[in-house]
Formats: sequence, C-alpha cells, structure tokens
Amino acid sequence: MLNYQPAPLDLAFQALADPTRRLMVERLSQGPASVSELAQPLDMTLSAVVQHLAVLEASGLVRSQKVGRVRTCRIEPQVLHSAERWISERRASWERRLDRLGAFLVETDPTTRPRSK
Amino acid sequence: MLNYQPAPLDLAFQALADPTRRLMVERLSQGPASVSELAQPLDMTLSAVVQHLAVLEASGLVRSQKVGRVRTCRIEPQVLHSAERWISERRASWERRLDRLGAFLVETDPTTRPRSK
DNA sequence: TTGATAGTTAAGCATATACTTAACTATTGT
DNA sequence: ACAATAGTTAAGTATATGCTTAACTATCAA
Repeated sequence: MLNYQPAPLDLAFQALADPTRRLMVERLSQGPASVSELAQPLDMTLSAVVQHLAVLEASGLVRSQKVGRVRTCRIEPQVLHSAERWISERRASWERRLDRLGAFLVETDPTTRPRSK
Repeated sequence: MLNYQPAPLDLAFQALADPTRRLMVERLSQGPASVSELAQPLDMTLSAVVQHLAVLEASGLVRSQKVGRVRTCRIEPQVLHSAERWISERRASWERRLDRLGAFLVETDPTTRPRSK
C-alpha cells in the first residue's frame, strides 16, 4: 500500500512480531529497566537494542525518560490492551457464530431432537 | 538474527501487522469466505490477496480447503488465542506489579495511614 | 581533567515484504 | 467444445527491516 499512514495496530503488532522486542517487553513487564539492562541478555550490540527500543516507543508499547545518562524504560499498557481487544473481539465474533451454528444444528437434527415441540 | 526459526508468535503477530490481512481476518471472523469474496473489498489484484492468504495460513490463523475451483477460508482460533494470551499475561504481570507497588505506598505513606497498628 | 559509563546517530548491507504483470491451470456453465 | 470463472505461480521491483561498525556526545567518578 503506497502512501499509507500506519494505524496504531499496525505498529503494535509489527513491534510484537520480533522475538527480541517481545523479550524486551517481557523484561519490562516485570518492571522498569535501563537500556543496558534490556540489552544485557541479548546477543547483539547496544546500538541494535536502541533501535528496537525506538520501534517499541513508536508503537506506544513502551515509554522512556532519561535522567542523567541513564534512560529508564517502562511499559505503557494501553496499546497492549487495544491489541488484546482487537484479537479477542475477532475471536468472540467467530465463536458466537459457531455457537449459533451449533444451536441451529441441534435444533434441526432429528437425532439430537427426536421429539419435542 | 541469522538462521532463526520463526516462532509461532512471530508469524502470528507479523501476519496481524498488515491492515489488509487484519481486514481479511475481520471478514473471516463473520464466517467462511472464498478467495474472491476476501478480495472483493480490497483494492489490489487477486494475486496479492492470494499471497496475503498464504501468510495467514503459514501463521496458522487461517485454514482453507479447495472444493471444485473455489477455495473456502476460515479462521482457526487457536493461534489467535495464544497471541491474545501472550499479551494478556504481560499486561497482567505489569498490573500486578503496579498493584503491589500501590499497596506498598499506601502502607508506608503516613498521610494515607496516619494511625493504626 | 581524564577516563569510564550510558547512550545516540549515521551509513551501509543483506534479507524480507508488499505489491505488480503476465502466463498458466483447473472447473463449470452453455 | 468454448468461454468464463476461480485461483495459482513466477518474476520483477520498490521499500522496509534488522542488524553491524564507527564516530560521537553527554554524565559521573576519581
């Protein structure tokens, strides 16, 4: 898609699609951390970690502030929440449909409804 | 990451990161559809739609079967469910932490706990 | 003031993604 | 048998992504 302004969910799911970034989010879900703390378990340069962090911040999943020379990062749960809601709504919609279908089948199938009405 | 086998969540979130594919999932959450039906509201070639469908199938979000010349696609809710769970677990973890923190603050702040014990 | 720490930024590179066109293959209705 | 329908597949292209190295900028500590 040309000239497309990415929607919030584009950025959120894109950010979560990378295993390194999911690890960073997992770490941050335990509590705030500095950039170096985020980088510590990761097998890549600090530079790469900073770039991943930029993606997370652009998506709104993470917020950070610098005090002195250390930048402290923390999770921003709202975007996490809307991603979760998008998924659960589709899933709910699909499952409601299956329920209606199931009810219809039970109601019309003579083997599950031999008598009644 | 070189030589990295993409994890199921990588594929799921990657698939959901594209607005066209989310539209397809939304359509499918209302019930099964053929490839042409999926393509109908989309401003791109059938070819492109087939390729998006391949991404959705590779992620396990969608399953399809061909009968005669029409391929019918439907949602596979399991992967949707695990993506949802991943998110809600991180969010829960973050929120539990905030709760503990809040409780701690209330318990130690003399203005909210002027007497007692 | 000098050095170590913590992070930033730009450039370059390999690979992946989101398309298009075009040529092709089955299936079905007439 | 013939054309229309439904989808598939390959090739090409532009842009995006996930890194690296390297050069740089603040802050803190001795």
